[in-house]
This record gives sequence, structure tokens and C-alpha cells, in this order.
Amino acid sequence: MLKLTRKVEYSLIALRHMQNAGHEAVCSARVIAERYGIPYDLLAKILQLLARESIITAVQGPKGGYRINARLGDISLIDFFELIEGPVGISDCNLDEDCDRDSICNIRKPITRINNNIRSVFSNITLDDVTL
Amino acid sequence: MLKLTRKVEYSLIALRHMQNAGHEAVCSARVIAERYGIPYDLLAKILQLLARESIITAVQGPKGGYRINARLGDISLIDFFELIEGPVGISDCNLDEDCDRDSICNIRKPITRINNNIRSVFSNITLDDVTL
DNA sequence: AATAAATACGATATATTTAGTCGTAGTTAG
DNA sequence: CTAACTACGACTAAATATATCGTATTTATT
Repeated sequence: MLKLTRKVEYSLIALRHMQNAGHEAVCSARVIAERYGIPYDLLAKILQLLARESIITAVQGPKGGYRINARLGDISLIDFFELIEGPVGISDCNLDEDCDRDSICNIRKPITRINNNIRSVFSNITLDDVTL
Repeated sequence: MLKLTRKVEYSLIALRHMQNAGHEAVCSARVIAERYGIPYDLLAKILQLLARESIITAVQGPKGGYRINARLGDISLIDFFELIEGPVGISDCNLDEDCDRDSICNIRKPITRINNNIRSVFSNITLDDVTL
């Protein structure tokens, strides 16, 4: 319960690695995967996603790889999470899906309130706070 | 990602229902299940768990059911979650399991920090805040 | 005493989500 | 032209969460 996914964890690990390597350095998926014991195929797919979202830039061909593109200090964790995983909420009723129990639910309000608290925590942390 | 389990949600719904019913009232699992569209078998098991943990008291026999026992204002959400689901953390490395990547992980510290933030949110909310 | 309405609880089954793998194609430095 | 990369969809496997079932016990009511 309340856990981040591996996709998010691996993303953060990779971003921090790239940041440590310097903004010009090009890091390949293979190197990062081996360095941190992450399944290569999975990491590759994740980095492709981050590239599509312009957080990193892909460099193709041999000696290729990725380097950081976005300013990580400008991206909040909640935005990052939702970029990778889609809408985030502690309960389905916080994810614009409409709930069957909607009309009779007796904890909707407090759950929404708590959800906002959690989102606020992640809104006030940027990627730099994790990767720097 | 970051979602509560149904077990937790159903618990909160049931507790709020019981609180609304008054502290002396005895509420049966069947009635609560039907009222909120919760699978009876599942709710029954959850209420048994809450009873074992002395949060509610079971009354056996016909006309039996449960009533609130603990002072809900004294129980933080984080304690409640861990009572029901066991250790809670946003990542495995926050759950005393030892992680293979431990020695090479580059995001352990920030993840721990964030985990503490989240726990702090749930520590500062009591069951009364949800059920009252 | 019999019955019916409850709780008690472990075992099992189902569904959903997450994680990981595979195959194939495109790109480019050397 | 080949080897080392990225790109991406389809697929499989594993983990987790959710739900169901079977059986036993308790007790108010009749």
C-alpha cells in the first residue's frame, strides 16, 4: 500500500545518475542498468518514455544514450509521477473515475482532504530534491 | 500507485458508520455491507480484524454485531494503516527488508526523506479526522 | 430444545496491477 | 557494413489485492 512503482524508482535512479555524470555526458541504458542492477529491457523502455516526455534527450547510434534535457528543479514530483503513471490518488474516487458508491459514501470528503495533503507534499518536492 | 487498499477504505467506512450510529449501537457486518455496497464476506473479515485489534468490540449471537471500542481520536492513520496492512513505506527500502541495491542505490536518502514526509502527514491525522 | 442470525477464521480462488521479456525495426559512428 | 545504440509494441510472468467458500461457534428468540 502507498508504494511507488519500480518505473518511478528506476526513473529517479537514472535521472540522478545522469545528473551526476554531468549535463553533457551521454549515458546509455545498458550502462545504467548494469550499474544499478536494473533489468535492461525495462529501463530502456522507461528511458524512452522520459525521452518522449522531453525530460531527457535521446542520442542515437553507437556512443549514443541519453542526457538530461529538462530543468529538473522545475518539475514537481507529482507532475513527474503523473507523467509516468497517469493520475495519482490515494483512492479511486480521487481519480476522476466515477465511483458506484459515490452517493452513499461516507468518507469521500475526508479522503479527498487527505489526498490533497499527500499531493501537496509531492507538489513541494522537485526532481532536483531527489536527484541532486 | 500510492493508493490505499480496499481493506483500509472499507474499515474507515465501517468505523464512520458505527460512529454515526452512536457508541452504544451494535452494527452488524451484513447491514453495513449492504448499506455501502461492500462484499459481505470481505467486510466481515475486516471487522473481525478490527475486533482482534480492540478497535471495535464484537457482540455475538443474533442482534449481534460490533460497536466502537477504542478512542478513535487517539489512533493516528499511520498506526491504523500498519495495524491493517503491516509496515507502510513508499519503497521497499523503507520497509526493513534489505535491498540488493542497498550499497549502490543513489536515491536511498531522498526516498527516505520523502517517506518520512508522507508518514508525518498520516501521523498527524487521527481516525476521528476521517470518521467524525 | 431447535432454529436462525450473528461472529470467527483459515483456505482457496479470481482479478488486477506491476514487472519483466521478447522480437523486430530504425539510427549512426567507426 | 557492422556493431552499439535507441524505439516500440506485444507478450508473459509474478506479485498483490480482492473476493469467495466452508465450517465452526455463539446466543437471542421461539
